[in-house]
Amino acid sequence: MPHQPADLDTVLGKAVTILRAFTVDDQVLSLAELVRRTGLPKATAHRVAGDLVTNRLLDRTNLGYRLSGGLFELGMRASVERSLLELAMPFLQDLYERTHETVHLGVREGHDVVYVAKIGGHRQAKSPSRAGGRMPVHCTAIGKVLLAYADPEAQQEILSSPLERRTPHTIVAPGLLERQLAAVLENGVAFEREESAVGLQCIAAPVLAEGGDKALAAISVTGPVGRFRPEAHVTLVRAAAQGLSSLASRRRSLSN
Amino acid sequence: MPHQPADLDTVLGKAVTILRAFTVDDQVLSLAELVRRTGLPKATAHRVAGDLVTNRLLDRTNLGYRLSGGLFELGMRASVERSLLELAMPFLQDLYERTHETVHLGVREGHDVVYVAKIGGHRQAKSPSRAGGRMPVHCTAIGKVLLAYADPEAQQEILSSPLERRTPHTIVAPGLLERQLAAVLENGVAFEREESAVGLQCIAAPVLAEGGDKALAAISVTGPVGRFRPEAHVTLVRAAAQGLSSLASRRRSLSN
DNA sequence: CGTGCGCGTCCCGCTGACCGGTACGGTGAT
DNA sequence: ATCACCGTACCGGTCAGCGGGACGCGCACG
Repeated sequence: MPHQPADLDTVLGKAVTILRAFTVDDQVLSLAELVRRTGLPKATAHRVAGDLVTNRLLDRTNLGYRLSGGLFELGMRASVERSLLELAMPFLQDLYERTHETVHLGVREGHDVVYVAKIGGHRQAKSPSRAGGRMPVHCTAIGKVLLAYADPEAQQEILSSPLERRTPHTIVAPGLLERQLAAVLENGVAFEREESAVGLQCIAAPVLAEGGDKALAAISVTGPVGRFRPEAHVTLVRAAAQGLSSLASRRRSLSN
Repeated sequence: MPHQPADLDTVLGKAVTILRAFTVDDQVLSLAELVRRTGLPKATAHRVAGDLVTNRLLDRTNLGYRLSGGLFELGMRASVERSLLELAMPFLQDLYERTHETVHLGVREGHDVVYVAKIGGHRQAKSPSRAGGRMPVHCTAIGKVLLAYADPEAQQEILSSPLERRTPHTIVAPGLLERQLAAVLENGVAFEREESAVGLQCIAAPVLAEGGDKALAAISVTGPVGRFRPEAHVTLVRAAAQGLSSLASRRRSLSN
């Protein structure tokens, strides 16, 4: 299950439930829609949403509510993602400049990868990923990398739960996936060939923590089948990821 | 006043007060520090912070609390900033690639500009700006652009309040600033010469809304005095901003 | 080796903030 | 005209939230 319940018996719980009712691609939600998604009584939703507006977490428009700029500010202060992003940006830029394909930076959160950054040009392959968005680990190059370097128990937990099929090429057999993970550890890179979206291929490499055994994040390059050959970028992606790894080790700000 | 009070008589108010107690550059705050900054009773802060942790807005570390990845995710869903960012990214990339200097995208929020994106390479001029961070409008190129294209009343409101001095070059005379704003409207670009930080110069252009009279955002290029001459990039910055303007007009998603 | 300070945590009785069923006015489709 | 659905407002009951206070800890002092 992606989003665990969140306590509806507390004000705060209701508030975050409302906030999380927004998905990456809703611009604005009406009160009625909010009620539908959250299951809160209408009067309650109305009041809490109002409170969220006064606290500048929501904006009120004539069409309904939407997540406010204040929330954006707050989110950008999240230390881990932010410092990661700041350290990574130069490497991501390099990578983009040399490939001119879409470049991702992602971290793992449970069964999903969360994209911390996505950069691309006008001609970018349109992929389902979005900055701040999620994708299942098992069908993305970044996800496979992160899974390969994850604690064995987390890895097993994911391998033993059903693997959602996204395209005809999605790997849904745990055994096959496990073999790929072993290969990832060996090569230091992971590939993805139309497993999350048809027409898209991807290559990713890990950003390793100090010891070199755990992955903080992963960097990937994505492109359309045809002009894009993932194998061609092994060295580049690996170099970027390693560069970031050593930089991140020097400025230790991971903890936890 | 930058941060208005936020109601401390409501759970939600306390919660956001705690969240906003984090500034861009604190990684982690202890409970005691939180109490100091928020003015909440210790027991209360402790409880609310705990609730925030259960709701995944804060992380608990052995050193204290920090803003969680869940908050980052949420913030990235803020519709305005996000769609702006996605539309803008290709233009920002172009700009970076042609200048190899730090590129900013910012919007105005009251007396401040909030940076929605900041991209740069390894050799970037280190500026005080940060993605998700704030700077006063009057001492930044982006700010001056946004101010020049703001509603007259908002403009007057800012011009008639004290202008904080950041460097010896910061413009603190309202009259002088006002004359610059007129020039901005005429040229379609604004300059900043060591007014926010010594050794830094900057040039910015507006991303205009459909009518062409209001600015949604602004794009800037920043570099160090010496190798960087703002005038050299007038055409480039203006082109990027105009490109984004017309793209944003086509996909209308501004509203409000 | 006390002693004191600042820290995080827990307890517990009081109370007002929160709750949500209910009702009302507006708006658009049928 | 009728109805369905929306956003908003009211209001009395009650329990979640409140915060003063106490406790145990680790650390830096004299």
